[in-house]
Amino acid sequence: MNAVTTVFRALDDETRRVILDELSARDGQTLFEICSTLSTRHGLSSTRQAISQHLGVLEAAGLVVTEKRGRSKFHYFNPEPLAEIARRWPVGERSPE
Amino acid sequence: MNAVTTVFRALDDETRRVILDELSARDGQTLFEICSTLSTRHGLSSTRQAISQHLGVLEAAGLVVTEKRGRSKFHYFNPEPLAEIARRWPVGERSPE
DNA sequence: TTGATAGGCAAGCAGCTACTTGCCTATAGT
DNA sequence: ACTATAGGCAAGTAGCTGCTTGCCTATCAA
Repeated sequence: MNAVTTVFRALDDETRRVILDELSARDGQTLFEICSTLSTRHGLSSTRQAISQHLGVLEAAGLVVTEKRGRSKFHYFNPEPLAEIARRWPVGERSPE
Repeated sequence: MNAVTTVFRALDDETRRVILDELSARDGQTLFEICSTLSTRHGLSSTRQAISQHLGVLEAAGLVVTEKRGRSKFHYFNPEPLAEIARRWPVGERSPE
């Protein structure tokens, strides 16, 4: 599938946007940490599998990169795909170059 | 529905992104003009109704604003919703403020 | 080795999306 | 008035999404 499509499709879901917000606030969280922070700090009651699938979508879009150590998998926010979008439709207001 | 969601959902479709590209290149086109440029310059063979619905999605997201004169309706690209997104996840590299 | 922890895989289901089809309204020209 | 042009409305359908459910693998601690 088109790479740009995967980025926008990943971001069209509120839960996934909250996950990105969470990771950009506290990077390197594991799946269970994300599950817990989502329910306690954001009032989202999703199952672990649902969150795992959301993370998969974000990772496929390149918005999240992961690192596996032992039995844990750490998730990091990667803003690069957003930068490409910003370059495609520059937002006027102030010129980027 | 969430305003941010409508923006991303509008942009997760390649045809709609091409429409936006077209409008940002040549603003103020009518539905039939867009249909024709999409098929001749972008090789997309969508029906008029399909394009009309795509434009409806883009308009609902605020990415396209329209002006009706006579029996024609002119479409204009509005980058403002993209600016809001850029403000939500600033793209590092250079600080926006 | 046994049990607990961290996470993955895959099938199934409900709801949504994109597209088509057919018909309708409104404006413009003659 | 009649016809053509520009566009809208609505129903139906195929395919995709998000979520759940149930079970499986892998690592760590005792």
